[in-house]
Parts: sequence; structure tokens; C-alpha cells
Amino acid sequence: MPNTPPIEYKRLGQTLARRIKPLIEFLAKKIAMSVVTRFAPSPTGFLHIGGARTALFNWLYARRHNGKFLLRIEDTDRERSTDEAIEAILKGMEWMGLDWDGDPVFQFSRRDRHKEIAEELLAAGKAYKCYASKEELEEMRAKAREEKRAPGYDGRWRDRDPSEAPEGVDPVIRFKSPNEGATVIHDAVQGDVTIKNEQLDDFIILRADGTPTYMLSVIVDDHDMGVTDIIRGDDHLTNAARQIQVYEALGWTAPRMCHIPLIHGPDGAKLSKRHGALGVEAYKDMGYLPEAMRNYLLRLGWSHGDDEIISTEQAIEWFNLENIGKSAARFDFDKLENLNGIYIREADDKYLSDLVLPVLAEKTGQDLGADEAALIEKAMYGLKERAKSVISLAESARFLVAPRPLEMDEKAKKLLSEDAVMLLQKLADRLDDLAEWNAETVEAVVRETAEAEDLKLGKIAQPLRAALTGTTVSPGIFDVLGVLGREESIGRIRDTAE
RNA sequence: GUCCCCUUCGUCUAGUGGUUAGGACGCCAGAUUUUCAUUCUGGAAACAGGGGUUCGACUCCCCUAGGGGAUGCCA
Repeated sequence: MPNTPPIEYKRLGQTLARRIKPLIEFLAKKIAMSVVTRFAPSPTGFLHIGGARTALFNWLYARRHNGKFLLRIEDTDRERSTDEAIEAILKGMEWMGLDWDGDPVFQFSRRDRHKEIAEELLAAGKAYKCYASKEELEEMRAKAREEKRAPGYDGRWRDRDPSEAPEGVDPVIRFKSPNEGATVIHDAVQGDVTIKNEQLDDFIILRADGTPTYMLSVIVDDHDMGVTDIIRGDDHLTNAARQIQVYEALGWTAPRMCHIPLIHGPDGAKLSKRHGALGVEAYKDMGYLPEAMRNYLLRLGWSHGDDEIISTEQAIEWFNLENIGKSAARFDFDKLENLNGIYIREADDKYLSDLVLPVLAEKTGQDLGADEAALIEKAMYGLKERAKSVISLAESARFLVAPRPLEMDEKAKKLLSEDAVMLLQKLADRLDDLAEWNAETVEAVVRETAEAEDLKLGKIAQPLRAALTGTTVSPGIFDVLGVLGREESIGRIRDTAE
């Protein structure tokens, strides 16, 4: 054997590690990519705040893991599903900035597949036809309550011979739920929740008219869509037990469950249409920014230590299921408003003025064009510092587009005493002499005037503010002069003398 | 009724056996300021109650109370 150099094992190991690293990273990414979440609203109303948060959590979780976020419209209840609701939900999702992967799945369009599974269950003896009437069902419930048993269907057709079926009655198909033992939900938020099977009755999976119920279609669709993680409201927790039983009967693996606590109204009661259960569009109309909304909703039930201001990018990086709280939270407008103010102050001027323009046009009834838009954008710097919502932003931008002579509110009128008006005229003359008009040059003149008259700045600034804005509240008065420009400013000041 | 879940300042929450129980919103006081807002400083404010376990419980267990959810041919 020739002189082979000794093998350098250490180096070999390092080389190997280097070679393998990308493979491991690739695999890790592949595993992470396999996360599929979904938001599955029923189109019986708008996208309310609880649904929006559920959607947000699903979206965040999917984005966090480079997975997919799917949207499924659960429209199997033909009576109550409406196109308007579908429209509202889609619009709401878009406004919230929650984009879904692929096309929305309409559950009803998959009814044949659902029926197929129901029949499969039936053929396998894991489901059966039930001919019980509404009245019978009603009796069963009453009796169960009386006997202090778990309510529900008593299984009277479970083992009955189909030949006993009554004439002319279309049967429903019920799932043959195990009577013995218990079903355990391994929930990412709630922990292991055990429900005794005797609590769970044989529920309907296919209606008498042959259409599937939610209990069936949700399972089939989640399975077929490859959903790996179900994040949904707490109100589905008991359903989860039933669904796990069906997964088992079908020989399918149930997705990971994560039941998040519900959001309550400010009074601690369930969110209802009476108080707080508004569509997200209503929040838009109230002047909240979607980014503030996302931050607020995220923080409602999820935490990352003491962090409060969490951008969406940061949220995607941080979001997890472990830090979701277990108790229900109340909706607090004050906090949302505070957050909104913070996001407004940080927002881009153009972005804000685009939002403000239509609101202002609506408020004033004026036609606002490019000139006004430019004016608002120019003033936004000072405006956004004081605003809590797009609405208040528009309100405070009102003076910019108000026609001369300005309408004065009560406090402003009071400020414009005879002396003050005289003073303002002097100021107008001085301002008119200005060679260059901007916030700085104008400030110098106003301060000089105050000094010459032996007045504190406030004594001249407040009447000036009244003259210029018609109110007592505005951005810095020099900024106002600067933005309004020479002609408009002086015009408004001179108007007070009339 | 039955089953399941929850319980830290008014509200959202941090806290995983030893902390002066922290932060945020709101509230109060003060500072800054041409108004308002912002900003800054300070303050009041909580472990639902009762039993255990432990040298030691906000943290673990049990009970009670309160709250919520489910109990549909709704989802």
C-alpha cells in the first residue's frame, strides 16, 4: 500500500457537517412549510371582532411558519348564508390586511364529497339512518333534563332494523358516537380536555334533504385541504371532541387543535349586536387604522412579555400558540384608541391624507381635489401629532379647506375682541411685507410683533389661531401660517376686521 | 339541569415555589408649551374566598363563589 496520508477525522466531520447543513435547513423549512391554517367563517353576518382576531391568529401562525393560510366560507346553512355576508367578510379581511392563499373554498360546493363520506361511514356501520321526528327529539331533551342526564338524542335508531322505518320520512344520518370511555382533546391552549363519551350524543352529519351539516363538512374539508392546525374560538371546544371521534372513525389524523378564548364586550358579557359586536368595517368607519387594529387584537389574549407596540412584521416573527392566554378578554376602546394614535403619529403623511380626504369631503360636503389633497398632506405633519383617529384627523384638517370668511366657533369668537382684531391687522400688515413666506420667517414676525406690543406670545397666538382656523385648537400656529400660505393667511386675518 | 373552561390593579397582561408582584391603557398630580395634543416625571390601583401540600405559595392540589362556553336537521 502506498503512503496514504492519515485521514483527518476532525476535518472530515466538519466537511460533512457543512455539506449536511443545507439539507437540514431545507428539511426544517419543508417541515415548517407544512403548516396549513384556515379561517372558516359562516356567511351569516359581517366579520366581527372575534372572527377578525381568530383570522389574525391563523394568519400570523401560518406566516410565522412559512405555511399556508386558507379561507373557507362555511355556507352549508342555505337558509342563513347570504352573498352580502360573503362580500362583507372578504372586504373585512382585506381591510385587516389578512391575505389568504389561493381562492376561498365555498363549503357548499363540496357537498357531494361530504355526502360521499357520510355514506362511507354508513356503509362501514359507523353511522346510521335516523327517522326520529322533531317532536320526538323535543321529548328526549325534556326527559334528559328532567332526569338530570346529558341532553341529546337517545340513540333510538342506532340499532334498529331499517325495515322498521316509517313511510314517507326522509331520514337523517347520524354518527355512531361511542357510548363508553372518553375523548381527550389535546389542545394547544386549553391543555388536555377530557370529555366523557356519554356526554356526546349521536349527532347528525347529513340532513334529511341530503345536505351535510357543519360537523361533517368541517372534518372533510379540513382533511382534504390539508389543514394541520385548527385555531378557532373556544365555543368550538365541545365540537372538537365530536370531531375527533369522526376523525378516528375515518382513520384520519386530527389536526392540532387550538381553542382561543372569546372576546367579551366592555361589560364582560358575550359580545352581541347590542354592544360591541361590530363588523370590522365599523372600526374602519370609526377611523381606526388596520395596523393598530392588528396590534390591539394581537395583544388581546396573546403576549410577548411586556411588549405593547408590536408591528405586524414583529408579530409574524414572534407569534406562537404557547403565549395565548386562557381567559376571555374584554374589548377596551380606550386602549385601541391609544394604540391608534401611536400608529397615526408614525404613519406616512401621504397615506394618512389619502384616508382623510374622503372623510373630510363627506364632512364638509365639498368637492376636494388635488390642491386640497396637497394642502392636507403638507399639514399632516402637525395634524397627526394630535389625532386619535382618522375621523379626528379629518375634523382637525377642516380649517384647511374651509371657505372664507371662516365660520367661528364660540370660543374663537370670544378670543377675537376688538383689541385683538386691531392687533391682528397690524400683524397682517407686517406679514405682508415679508419677502419670503415660511414657518420660520413668519414666526420671527409674530414674535417681533408680540414684543413690540409688549405682549406674551400667547396673547397674539390665540387670536391669530382663531382668525386662521375658526377654532381654539390647531397645530402650531406658525405651521398653520406656513401651510396656509401668504394670501390665504392674510386674507383670513383681514376677514376678522369686517 | 348536565358537561367543559376560566379567575393577578377598573381594563389588557407579565409572572411557571423565595419578586418592594412588573408593564400598558385609563385615572390623579406636576414639568414642558402659542392652544390642544404629544413628551417627560411622580402617584393611587390587583393575586376572588376558604382549606391543604411545603421551611416557604400569585405560582401545586381540593372545595366554594363568580364569570363564560357547549348542550340545533346553526356554524
